[in-house]
Amino acid sequence: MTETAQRLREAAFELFEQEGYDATTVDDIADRAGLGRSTFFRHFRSKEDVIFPDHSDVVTRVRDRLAAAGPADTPSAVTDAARIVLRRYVDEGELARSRYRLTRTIPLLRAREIAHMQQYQREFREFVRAWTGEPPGADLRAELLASAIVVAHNQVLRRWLRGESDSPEAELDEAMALVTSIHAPDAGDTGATVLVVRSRRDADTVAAAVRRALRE
Amino acid sequence: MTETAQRLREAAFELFEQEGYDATTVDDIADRAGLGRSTFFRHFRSKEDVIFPDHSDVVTRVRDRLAAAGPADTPSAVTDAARIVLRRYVDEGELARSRYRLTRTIPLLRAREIAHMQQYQREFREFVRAWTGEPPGADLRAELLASAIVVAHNQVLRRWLRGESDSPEAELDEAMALVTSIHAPDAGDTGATVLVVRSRRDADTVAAAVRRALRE
DNA sequence: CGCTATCGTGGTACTGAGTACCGTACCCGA
DNA sequence: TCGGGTACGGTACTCAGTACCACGATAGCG
Repeated sequence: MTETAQRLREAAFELFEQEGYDATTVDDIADRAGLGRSTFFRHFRSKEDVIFPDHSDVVTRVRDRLAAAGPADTPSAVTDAARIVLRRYVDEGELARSRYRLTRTIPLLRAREIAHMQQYQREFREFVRAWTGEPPGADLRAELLASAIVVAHNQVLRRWLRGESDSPEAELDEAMALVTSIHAPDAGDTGATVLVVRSRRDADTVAAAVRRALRE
Repeated sequence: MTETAQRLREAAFELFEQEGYDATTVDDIADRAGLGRSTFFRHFRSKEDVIFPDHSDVVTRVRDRLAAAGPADTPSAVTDAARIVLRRYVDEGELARSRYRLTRTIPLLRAREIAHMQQYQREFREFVRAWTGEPPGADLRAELLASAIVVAHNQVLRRWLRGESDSPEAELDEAMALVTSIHAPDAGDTGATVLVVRSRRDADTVAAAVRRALRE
């Protein structure tokens, strides 16, 4: 982010807050930054682009973190990767909150924001897919887990953006723990065993039999 | 959908397929339909709008189906509601497939499509939220379940759009069964018993004990 | 020191989406 | 036959986005 681009971005956010997104023209932004219209489009491909940061480096870092995961530390790799994304937003501070106010009200921008998140979801999905080894197209479980990760992250992020959370990273840990416990029950709660038993007998009978067996 | 709007829509899809989305102007579409440019914008608010059907009635039907659900038939209500959406696409036939080819290649349209799905996700989320009675903002479980429903639906829909599925409704049933079993393990699979056993012994020992006990 | 290549910038002119507004034809009931 | 509503067509405008060119500063090289 060069000095010039920074000037343009600040001018844009000020005007968007004061006048509204639609009422602000690119000319207005350039004028306020003391620059020409051409210069704006040299630094940002569109009027929307000035709002959203370049996520490509974050996507790369997420991919790298996931690729570095060994067979044993899958949940921690996922949590770490989600934390990278979360931190990116939190580090932006008020800028992220201002963007949130815009995306909440302008449908066009909301769609764009969602599209960004889909990029992350794609990374998680490919990771989970490689992990489970299922073929593309029929791997609903991978899709579900990947979307659950992103949904959990977004929920924590939104709470922070609305100022409802002071320690988003701790909340992220909780949220990711819930997600992993839902999608891989055996992985949570060390010392617990989950058994799926097909039987014609009712649950109480089975439970009693198990307790009796464990007392042997 | 009036006769005029139908003519415009058909002309638009023909041109989008032949010339590409970006290369086709609204003038081209109107000319091909033998109508004026003003007429196009009277029937569709934007160039994108001609691609997407009006989902508001489907959203309403989904909401109504969910609202009509009794306390006992939650999973079937969710499945029914998802089926309403799926059927809407399937009934469109080749039109839906043509739209899919466009949304796959044009990022702008893809974002728009996803935004549409968010509408449905919202309905499911509110339904689940009312069901669980959790407060807004802290109800991660509701968000997760709602997104899982939509993801499952979309996966089935995409398979049909790509011609990989002959009986999408049956696949939807399977997918929704998986989702509900993940999010409410006790509810799936009649005749199965799920036991959570805390024990210092390893899983194999426990399993062996259970099998032995059930043979009694 | 002067010449040139390069890069960031500003300006101009264009295409195309979307809006506002007006004129007109047609249909339909009074 | 006469209003009045409705759907269409045309014109003119704003603004996003693209293409292109011209200018100035700076840096490297002879």
